[in-house]
Amino acid sequence: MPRTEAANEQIRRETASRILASARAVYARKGGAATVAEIAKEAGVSQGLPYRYFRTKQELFRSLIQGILHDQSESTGWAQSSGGSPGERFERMVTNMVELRRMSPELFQAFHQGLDRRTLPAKLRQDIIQHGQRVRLTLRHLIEEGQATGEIVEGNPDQLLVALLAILEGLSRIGWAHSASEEVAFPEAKIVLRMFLRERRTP
Amino acid sequence: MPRTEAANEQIRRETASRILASARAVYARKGGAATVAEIAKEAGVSQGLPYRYFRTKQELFRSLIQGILHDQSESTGWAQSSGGSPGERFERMVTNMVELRRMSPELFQAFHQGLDRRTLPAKLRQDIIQHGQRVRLTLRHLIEEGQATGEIVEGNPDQLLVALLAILEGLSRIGWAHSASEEVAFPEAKIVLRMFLRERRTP
Amino acid sequence: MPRTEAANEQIRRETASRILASARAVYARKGGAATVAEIAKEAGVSQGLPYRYFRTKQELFRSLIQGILHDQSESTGWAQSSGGSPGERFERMVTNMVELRRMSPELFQAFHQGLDRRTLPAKLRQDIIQHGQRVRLTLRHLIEEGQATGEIVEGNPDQLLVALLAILEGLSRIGWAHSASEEVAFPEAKIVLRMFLRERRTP
Amino acid sequence: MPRTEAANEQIRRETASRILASARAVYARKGGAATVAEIAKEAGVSQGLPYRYFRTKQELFRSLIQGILHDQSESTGWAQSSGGSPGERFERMVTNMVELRRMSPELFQAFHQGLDRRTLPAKLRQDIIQHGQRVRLTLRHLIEEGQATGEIVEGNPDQLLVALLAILEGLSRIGWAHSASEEVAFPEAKIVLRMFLRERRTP
DNA sequence: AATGAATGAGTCTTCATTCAT
DNA sequence: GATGAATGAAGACTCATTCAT
Repeated sequence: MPRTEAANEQIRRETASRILASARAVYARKGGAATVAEIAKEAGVSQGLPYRYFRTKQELFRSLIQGILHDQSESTGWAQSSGGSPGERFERMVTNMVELRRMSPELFQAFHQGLDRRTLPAKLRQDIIQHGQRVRLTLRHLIEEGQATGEIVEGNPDQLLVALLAILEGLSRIGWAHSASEEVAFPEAKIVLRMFLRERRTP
Repeated sequence: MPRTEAANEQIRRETASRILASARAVYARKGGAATVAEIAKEAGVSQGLPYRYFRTKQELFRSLIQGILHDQSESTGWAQSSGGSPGERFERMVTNMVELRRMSPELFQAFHQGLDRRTLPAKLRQDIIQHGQRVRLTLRHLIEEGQATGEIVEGNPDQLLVALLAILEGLSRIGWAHSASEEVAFPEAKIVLRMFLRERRTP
Repeated sequence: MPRTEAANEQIRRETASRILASARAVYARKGGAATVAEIAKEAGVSQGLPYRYFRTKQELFRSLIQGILHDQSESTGWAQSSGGSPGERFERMVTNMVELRRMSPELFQAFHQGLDRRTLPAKLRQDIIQHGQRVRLTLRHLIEEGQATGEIVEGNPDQLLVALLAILEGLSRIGWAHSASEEVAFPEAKIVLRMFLRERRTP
Repeated sequence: MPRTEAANEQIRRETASRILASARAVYARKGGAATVAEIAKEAGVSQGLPYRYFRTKQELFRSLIQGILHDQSESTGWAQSSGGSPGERFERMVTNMVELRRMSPELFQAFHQGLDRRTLPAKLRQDIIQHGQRVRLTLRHLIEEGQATGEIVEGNPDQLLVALLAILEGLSRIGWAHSASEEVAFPEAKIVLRMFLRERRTP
């Protein structure tokens, strides 16, 4: 008796995510030098199997990245939509992003590592740029609003934005680089926020 | 009649730096995916020539990185040795490092890109770790001194250090990623410094 | 449905020996100039396949040589262990070695051809030297014993030994050099033995 | 004032033989793996110079081999032409050839090493075959004559010939293989001759 | 006549991808 | 759905050969 359709579907889903998880780990470890063979081995499947789930290695990588983008979007959206003053929303978003990087450095590492290759498929490149654009716009907007309400420091909002993006990217990498060997003093969000928020003087 | 000894040395020096410069550009662009063929092509020499100057591709890469480390050391040493209070020295060093990244993002990009490969030759890895250690120790020291004099904000000095390193790394990457296509609002050093320096109230 | 474990092992064994056999032929023909591409072609497989069986070309070569050493050891051991007077054992061993060279000149040719390269991996060099040493010691011993019993001619046993080794090596080469084109009058063992054995006078 | 024609000629001759001597040494050492660069270095000249004297590497090699063939011919001719019974002439020739190999193993080694490559230029191959043929014919003839006079042992003269050639080739190689490291007990000619000459009973 | 920097074809090796089972 | 043997294109590296000086 053949497996039911549903059971098959279930197996497919599970195998696919096992492969993706393995890919994430290997990309984080090896960057562009990740090989399909190693991904398969780490996932405990045969060399050929990934090709039943992803047409090519690039497709597998694309899927990996889009999962990350999707997670980020969700988390960003939530922080954004949950009310409060611009400064509060900014604070929540930044805290959120810093925490994400503290918790899963390997996820962001996979992301950045993979992006190194300048040979990204056009479609993926597009997605990433779009996603980054969305995040940047949201943050940029919050910064300006926050400056208007006096919650955020003055200064060129574009430069502030870039400084924020820079530290976020830096934290992704540093978190990972050390996570394996030594304990790293991952900074608390409030240290980062100090760059942006005005001193609140409690009388 | 053969060339004079001096003429040959001159040629060799020039060719070597043409190859190194080309390597820097290609590594910045392609990261670990840089090929010797492309480096050679960009330098306008044959595929085989780099091997008369550097025994292997890794050796070429090592030479590239060590040049960067050397430049950085010099510049850091200068900022450090030129007197003033801890806070002033810290300010000078950070400003210096930020400016370096604004001026030659492609240099630091080559640096980080290449480091992604987890397959660095042991010797080079050692040098890099040592260099990083030296920089970290210096900064860490300044932070503590600055906290003592009240010039630098309070908080776990290790976390402050990591935040600083993170933003420096992030600026390297971001500077590059955008430099080619769009104009990016590279943040001024004082934005970064705000994370660390206490508000100086002018009466 | 995947192949059974046993079927795979079978395939691997067969492919490995097809590659080794091809390597033997090509080394015999080309010596150090043998290329992996040609070995693969002669074995009827793709260029890359040998690397799934032998890590490097050297490893493939090593495997080839060790097979030969192993065969030789077996055959030598047998000749040695099967009793009789020293002269008889010596006669059997030499006959055996001459016959081996008549039967498979291409095997010994591969052996010598490959050894020409002065760039042998240390481990292999070691094995070969050890093996040669063993053979030499055995023969040397037999020569001295044979001289004691009066079966073997007098004279410096070391010189006798070298003369024997020389003719064996020479036969390997000559057998091969001609086997392809002309019929060669491969000498019978007794011609060689005449160098060493005393005339037995039948009354 | 330009050099005189004669002086130039002199220089050319000397340089050419320095290169040839170096080539002989390097071929003996490295076999087919000998490189022009190494030959030039050992000769103390620039990489390009050999090409002013020999059109190609093969041409250089050909010249090397032909020198060896020429030397051998001379020496063989002398041994042959100097009178005596067939057995005596045979004895002289063999002694001569053995001694040559004892004295200059590296010369014969270069010869054999180079021949490994089955990619010999047709012309050279021809020369070598012809030369070998000449030597073989001479020896073959002497063997038959010696058998007729009862000086040389009975048996298939072709097989005797091959045995002789084999030991000569073997001695070339063995002489060299050991000459560098250990003292080898190079056999005296009379040991070799025992294969061929009848016992002479002195009453 | 001599030099050595430069070239580029050829070789080893890796790895994404296919396919018979 | 899964396996792993096999393929072949691409990249690192070597070395015979050329050429400006």
